[in-house]
Amino acid sequence: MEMSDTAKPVTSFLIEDILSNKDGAGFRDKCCLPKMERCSQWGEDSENLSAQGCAEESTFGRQTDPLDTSYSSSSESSFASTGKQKRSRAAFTHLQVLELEKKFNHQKYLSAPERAHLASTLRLTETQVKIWFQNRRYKTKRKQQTSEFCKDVYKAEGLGLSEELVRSSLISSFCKAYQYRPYLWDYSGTWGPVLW
DNA sequence: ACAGTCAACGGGGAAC
DNA sequence: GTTCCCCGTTGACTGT
Repeated sequence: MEMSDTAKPVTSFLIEDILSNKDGAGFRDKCCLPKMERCSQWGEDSENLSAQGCAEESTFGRQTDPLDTSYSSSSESSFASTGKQKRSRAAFTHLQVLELEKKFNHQKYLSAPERAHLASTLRLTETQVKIWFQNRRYKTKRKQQTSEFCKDVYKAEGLGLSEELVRSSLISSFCKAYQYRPYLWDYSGTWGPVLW
């Protein structure tokens, strides 16, 4: 898989900010609750299509009718003009995320029946639940690895190594290991961002 | 305009 | 062949 031009730089803010002892408050502020209010149409994939409205509403209910696509005006226009469907990303409701998080805190992996049950309870598709758990596990893992990384920094500084040396060695190993690491902060199962 | 978030995608591998 | 996983990336979206 090739690295695209738009791919995020290697932890540009992470390295700079961690190594400069920034407290991270600004980042934490950005990682609270799902922000998106809209969910646009996503074409031929029937599973995704079926998920459109349900990710957004009903049991945990928000503003839209599952069948109402009027909220996706931008997607529609792009579809009309290009003939190609724009990719869409559902925004799960707070309560959906809350339930998913609760389940995840209890168990990191779901069996098929459990997944089906959770999906129907939350009015999501099984695929959405599956992907959510996949992403969540990966996110947790990255969080853990980043945490280890910071411990190393702390340790190395504690040993009185020169800051320059610490920076260069850690940056190079870090860059090697992770090309892209957007997640620095996590909910950790509670509502309100928590520093890892 | 840019950086950050996150659901979704896609490749590759393992298990069956 | 199918299904699931991890991993990295994509692209729509938001906040500044």
